[in-house]
Amino acid sequence: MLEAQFVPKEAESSIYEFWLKNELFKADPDSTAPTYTIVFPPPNVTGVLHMGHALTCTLEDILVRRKRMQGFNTLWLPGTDHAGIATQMVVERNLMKDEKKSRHDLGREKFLEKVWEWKERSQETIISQMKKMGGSFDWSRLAFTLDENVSLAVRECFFRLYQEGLIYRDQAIIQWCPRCHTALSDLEVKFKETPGKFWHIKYRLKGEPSKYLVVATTRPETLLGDTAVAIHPEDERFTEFHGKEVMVPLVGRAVPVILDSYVDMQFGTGALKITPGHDPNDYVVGKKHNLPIINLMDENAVLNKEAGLYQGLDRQKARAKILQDLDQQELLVKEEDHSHNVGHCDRCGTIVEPRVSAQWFVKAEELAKDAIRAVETKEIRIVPEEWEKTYFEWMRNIRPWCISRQLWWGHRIPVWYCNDCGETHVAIHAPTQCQKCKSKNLKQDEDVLDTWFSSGLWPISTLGWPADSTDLKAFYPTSVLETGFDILFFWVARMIMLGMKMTGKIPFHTVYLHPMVRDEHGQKMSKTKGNVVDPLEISDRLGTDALRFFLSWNAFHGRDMRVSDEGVENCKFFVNKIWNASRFVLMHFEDVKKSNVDLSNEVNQWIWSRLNHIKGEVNRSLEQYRFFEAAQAIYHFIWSEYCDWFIEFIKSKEELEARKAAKESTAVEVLEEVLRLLHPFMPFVTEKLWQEMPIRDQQKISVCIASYPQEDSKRVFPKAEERLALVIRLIEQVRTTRGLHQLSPATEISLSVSSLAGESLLKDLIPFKELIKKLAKLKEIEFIHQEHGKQTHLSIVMRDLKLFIPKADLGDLTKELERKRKELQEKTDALRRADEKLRNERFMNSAPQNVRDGVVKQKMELKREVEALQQYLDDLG
RNA sequence: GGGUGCUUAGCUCAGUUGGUUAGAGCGCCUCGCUUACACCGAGGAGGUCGCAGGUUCGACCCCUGCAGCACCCACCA
Repeated sequence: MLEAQFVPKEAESSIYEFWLKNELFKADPDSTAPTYTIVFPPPNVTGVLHMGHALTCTLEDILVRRKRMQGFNTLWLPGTDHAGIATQMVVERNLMKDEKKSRHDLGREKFLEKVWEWKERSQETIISQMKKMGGSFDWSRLAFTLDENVSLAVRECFFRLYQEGLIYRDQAIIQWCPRCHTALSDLEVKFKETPGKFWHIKYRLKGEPSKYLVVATTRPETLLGDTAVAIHPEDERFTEFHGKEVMVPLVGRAVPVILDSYVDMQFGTGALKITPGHDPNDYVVGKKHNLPIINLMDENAVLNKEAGLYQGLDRQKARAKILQDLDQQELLVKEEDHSHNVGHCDRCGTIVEPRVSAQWFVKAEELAKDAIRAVETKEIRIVPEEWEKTYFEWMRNIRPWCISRQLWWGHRIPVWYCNDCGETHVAIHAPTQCQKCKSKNLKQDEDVLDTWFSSGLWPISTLGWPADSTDLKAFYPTSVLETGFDILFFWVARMIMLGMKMTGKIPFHTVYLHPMVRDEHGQKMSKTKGNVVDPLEISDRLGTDALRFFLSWNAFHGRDMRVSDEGVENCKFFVNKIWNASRFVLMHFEDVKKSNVDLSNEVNQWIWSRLNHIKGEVNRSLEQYRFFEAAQAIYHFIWSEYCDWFIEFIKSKEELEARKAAKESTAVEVLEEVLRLLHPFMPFVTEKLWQEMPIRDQQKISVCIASYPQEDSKRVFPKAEERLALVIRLIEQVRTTRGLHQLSPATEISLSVSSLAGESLLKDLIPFKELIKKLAKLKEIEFIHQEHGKQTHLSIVMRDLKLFIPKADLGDLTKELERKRKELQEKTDALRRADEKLRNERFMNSAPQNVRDGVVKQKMELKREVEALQQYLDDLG
């Protein structure tokens, strides 16, 4: 006998322990079974898991658990990511808070020790949270992006790409974060619409100070680094400046006026100052015209000695001072409001500064070619498919990927420079001496790699690449990559590019992109808004099963999903429903014989048939990653069919006794099977209940490895489905009609039943007479069968009314009358429309047979219904 | 500026090659503490499928235009 309630908090941890103890999640590289592999997107070791991780855990676990039950050799590989810049920031912030020290106070070594300590703690938390979510991970393969073998893979990859000329070092303008003191890739810069000003500034013609060009800029402080002013060659307003030089204000430097069609004549004043050192577009123009590059700022974006008088001021202060000075010298023509997009550091929100420096780059456009083709040929499928367009759009316009970061936490770039002769050595292992001058005085590049570089190798590095390991042979290419669409470019695209380049094979055949998690109002969750819903708190309070079911139920193919407490609570009710249904079944059928199913019984036929359809639906939906559809199908089956009808059917005293006496097992067997069907969604409660099932596969120690239900054509009984559907309709009709007829001593219900042949109708229903009587709560029931030509009418006479004479008043009655009249009107109209349709020649000629038949059938039914309604209203009125 | 989606019941969303009367969950209203479950049961109300045209015997679905919303990429100084 089960306890009255399922208490998730108490049950979950011991169930998880049971799974671990029996090593149910361990993949076997030597197995001959087909493999199914998912590599878990490694969470950053920055802190705790959020709802997005919970969603990932849930959806991937559903896929993995189902495949495992289907007999696949299943590997779900867990891991965590060092997350370079993000983690370094967190640790730096804590260091400042706790010890009032910067990382420079500690030095590189000591600081990294701190980060490792942090990583250990954070990873431990994350692992316990992944377990709490019920994730069936193979913990023996737990990986971290700074593990030795992962590092080796990173160096190997770097080396190979360098050998092929796909990695190179170059002086270029990159986005620099003055707070994080590092270069960023284009993707790590987020542009935000920011209100600003447009300042119009005079640039006097050299030698003729009365003549001048007016340049408009949003960043006057950069004029200190101007090395030209550009105008459009065809701009007639400025022809007299062609070939001349103008004076940069405040600086007193003469710079050429250059002609370039890049300039938009309509925009601003038509004259553009060129600052190659601090603007990506100007940099391009500068290169083209061989202009000098002036770097005005240091790593903190504070003006350096190039800025002359303004040295030592930061960007904002310099701007204010410069504007003031310009105004004083009457060089400031006007200022106007101008809202424009300003780049911010994705991590810390600081306004980035374009800066020229030497960095390492990957020629992504080369790698992208194969990656594009893989998706074009559908070798890699992206689900939902709409994302393919976005993927192509980005991949076809991909630009060089800046991979060096001026951080301490990460993979050190595997490049060594000779301090004596300056030679560059790119190597997998640190060289002991310079190849050119044999000096032993070598120094490794100070920078580390972009964290996404190692992430891009994740599917292969965790499986042992570059070694030709057994895991790599067995589990690569992996099956599905499931993640949020926000890291499609950061991560997924790069895994495809690097994976294909390194192994010649795609890393996974399917990419499933799940929606973004929002709060109940559709707002992004954020700490500052205070609307963050913590998955662990919810799981603690309402149960992991409820949370997981909620997440899968809401994993629509849209772009976001909303999480609400209320929603999860409703799923908790569903858990409770299953629990109680099981309680009922176990209470009565604890000692049934296995496979003792009476298939001559139509109620049994019906529930088996229904279950069978659901099995098919769930499997089909999951194959298409339609988690919501699968979840809804099971929910509907359990609640609205198994509980509301099947259990209610068998609950009547006689029925129940008969079944118990015969040890009839349908009730248990259907339940046992549906528990297996549901297990991937709700692993805990289903395990607990499955263990209680008197009939189950005793060979299997856990439902985790019991077989996953598949559609079985032998368990389809269309006749029974049809008849039971009729019975259900009948009972529903009795229930609805009954309240109305309180005033007459006996009531007749007429039911249209065109779907079954008339003659057998009565015979079909007789076995259900008692059932109907009970479920419709009638004291007396009588069937009357009437033939009207080709049509069959079934009338039910109910006697006994006092039972249901409720408190309905006359107001309800008139309302009901009103409704019935409206219904009659609608039905009559529909009948007329059907009639017209059947007289429409074109319809009869071009509509398919089944549609025409449908209309005929509909017309007949409507006709009967109209007659019945007419009769009914006449009686009443 | 370029791109991608979305607009269906009070809310969140399904609706798979155009085809009988457009669905679900929640919420709401009415009734019922019936021996698995009040974390329950029975019933009910609620939709001119964003707007305007077009194609078709027939359109939530296809085409055109418009409006509103969301997101991504670029960053014209």
